[in-house]
Amino acid sequence: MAENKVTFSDIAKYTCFSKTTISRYFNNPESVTLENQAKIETALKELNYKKNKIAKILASGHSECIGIIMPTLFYDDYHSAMLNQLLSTYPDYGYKFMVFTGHGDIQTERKYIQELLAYKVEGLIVLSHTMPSEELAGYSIPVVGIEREDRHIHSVRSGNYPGACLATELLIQNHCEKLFFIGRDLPATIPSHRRMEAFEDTCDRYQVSHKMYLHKAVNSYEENRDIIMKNFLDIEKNYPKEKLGIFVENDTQAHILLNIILRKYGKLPKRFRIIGFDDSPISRESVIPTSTVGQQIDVIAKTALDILVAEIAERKKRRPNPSAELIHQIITPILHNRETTD
Amino acid sequence: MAENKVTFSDIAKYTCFSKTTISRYFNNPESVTLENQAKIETALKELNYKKNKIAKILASGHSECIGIIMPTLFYDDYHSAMLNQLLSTYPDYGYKFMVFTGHGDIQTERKYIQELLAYKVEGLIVLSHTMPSEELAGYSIPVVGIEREDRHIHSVRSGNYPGACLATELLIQNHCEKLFFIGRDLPATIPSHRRMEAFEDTCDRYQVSHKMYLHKAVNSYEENRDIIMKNFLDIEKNYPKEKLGIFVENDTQAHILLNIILRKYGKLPKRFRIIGFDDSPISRESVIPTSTVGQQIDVIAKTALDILVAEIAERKKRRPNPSAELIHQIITPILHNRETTD
DNA sequence: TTGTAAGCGTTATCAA
DNA sequence: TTGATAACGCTTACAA
Repeated sequence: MAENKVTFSDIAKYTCFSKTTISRYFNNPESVTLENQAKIETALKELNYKKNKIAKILASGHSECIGIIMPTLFYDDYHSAMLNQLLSTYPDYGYKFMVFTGHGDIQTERKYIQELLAYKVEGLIVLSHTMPSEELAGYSIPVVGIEREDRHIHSVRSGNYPGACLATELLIQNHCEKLFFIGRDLPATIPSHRRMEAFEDTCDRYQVSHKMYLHKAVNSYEENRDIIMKNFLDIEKNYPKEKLGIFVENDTQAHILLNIILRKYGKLPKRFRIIGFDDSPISRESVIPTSTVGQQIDVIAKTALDILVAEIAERKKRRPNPSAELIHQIITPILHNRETTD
Repeated sequence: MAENKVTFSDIAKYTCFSKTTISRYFNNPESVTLENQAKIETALKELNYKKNKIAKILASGHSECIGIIMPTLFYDDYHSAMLNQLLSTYPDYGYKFMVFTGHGDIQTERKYIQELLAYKVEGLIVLSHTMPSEELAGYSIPVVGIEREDRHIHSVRSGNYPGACLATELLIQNHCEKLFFIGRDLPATIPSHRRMEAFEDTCDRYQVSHKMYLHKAVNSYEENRDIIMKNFLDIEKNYPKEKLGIFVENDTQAHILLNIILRKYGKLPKRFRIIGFDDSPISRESVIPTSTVGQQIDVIAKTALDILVAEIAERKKRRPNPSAELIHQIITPILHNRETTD
């Protein structure tokens, strides 16, 4: 009952087969007589056999495990949802997941990866921004990045640029006279930087007057609120009459802006139009459901696994031909026109 | 570069020691001369040795891995935060985590646990409510439950009862004439059921008139909103003048109630006082920062690991004496008096 | 303090 | 279709 110590040897003895045949029963059942399959099957039940994957991994080299590196604080809607989606792929792909959360420190993250490698994970999904993709590419296993710098690794991202174009165009169609972008001042290597670029390009294309409010990335709600509060006061002071369209880099921050306005006016005045990005739950669950551009998190997660699993399979072949070309899959975002736009 | 295949044998040859000594260098360094430690150290670097935990686990039986079973949808603040905290214990305890998300199906969850056992995880942390603790207790490894039914396993929970007493008392101190409880109609085995009990008991103790609104558990924001909307309309209709105190079972639902009121009034009228439970981020990040009772998620996570790790250590001893007594640790919650109460 | 040798429970390579 | 045997890379008595 307590400690199960039934091994292939025991099953072999019990059934008068060899260990090899027992192994075949699991890995290559077709190569075993139906009759003998049945015998083994009952033996497994009789002896209450439990698999030992560790032995299997040591012998075969395949762990059926994937490592995930989450970013510093994944205590936010987007990353939680993504992790959830990644874990949910288990029934489809059979890969188990070992999960680490980085803390922004590259040394530590390196150690995490060494651990993962020591456990013989077959691939890595990296959401943290800490390590340059060049270093990630140097490890001996396939790596897929999600919404991160990806010059040297495969990656999946949402279409930040086209999505941000859609958002900006919606504000323009809403007849906003002046457009604003509020967001973090991100390095150009991070995919969401393109939201900013798309905003500027679209404004230029439609020749709409616009202004950028960029701030440094902060981690707490309070710090974010203080920053966005300043931005909003500045906007109100300088444009007291015009119809204004504000594109906020992500829903978390859009939610903060909305709250600031609601606290002041008790409602969202018609002259302010707001759109966020990500389709985070909070965008639907705000007092005023907020317009946003939807990342298809489920599709992103599934695509990341598709790429990783394919790459893993490729390397298992006799003459592996690891895709020389890096794959940078872009997932089309979806515009959600809700109550903060017309 | 590509495939590292350096083993203890290689190091042993290179240093003219035996594999045993190499093993000792890692697991019992004191038993190796400082001089020889240095020799081995350089050899490791020269040959670029990488650990292989799988071989170690097979030989030693210890995986340094813990399995986590998350509930159906952990796409909610509370469980995301908890998972984050659990994963963050790695630097302190050294245990790695394999994570599964259940989908409410007991068969599937059983399979997940078999997988975990096949990987020789040394312990289990269970947040999902799917499997009865009796079955969980039947597995050969230590199990700690978090905020779940725990009759046959160790567990950590927040003090739902005392916390809910604090919340109810605050509403009473706010001179609310009539008190309401809005929440899910949970089975008595689930710890948060006690929030409801505490509410009723406290109302009785202070002889305050009160009413319960219990609904079935639903998963979407929209369904929740419809239910709470009905509750609120009922409350307003029947008590148009009195000062009312509403204790909502958790912050997610409290946030929904607050939004309903804000949409209607543009502010939170003084005659409505609201308090939630959990200290979810959303409670601080609502338009009106919402009063709540704080679960100390970090403490809960750390305590769960303390218990599990102690139990694992106990079983490694020669004459294990697994605590006959089940540990049910209760973590004191903290009252956060914010803007939705006086 | 160090070494020898027998595991740990599978898979993989031959051969039958 | 099946079996014997050698890996896989480390730990752990038991010796020295």
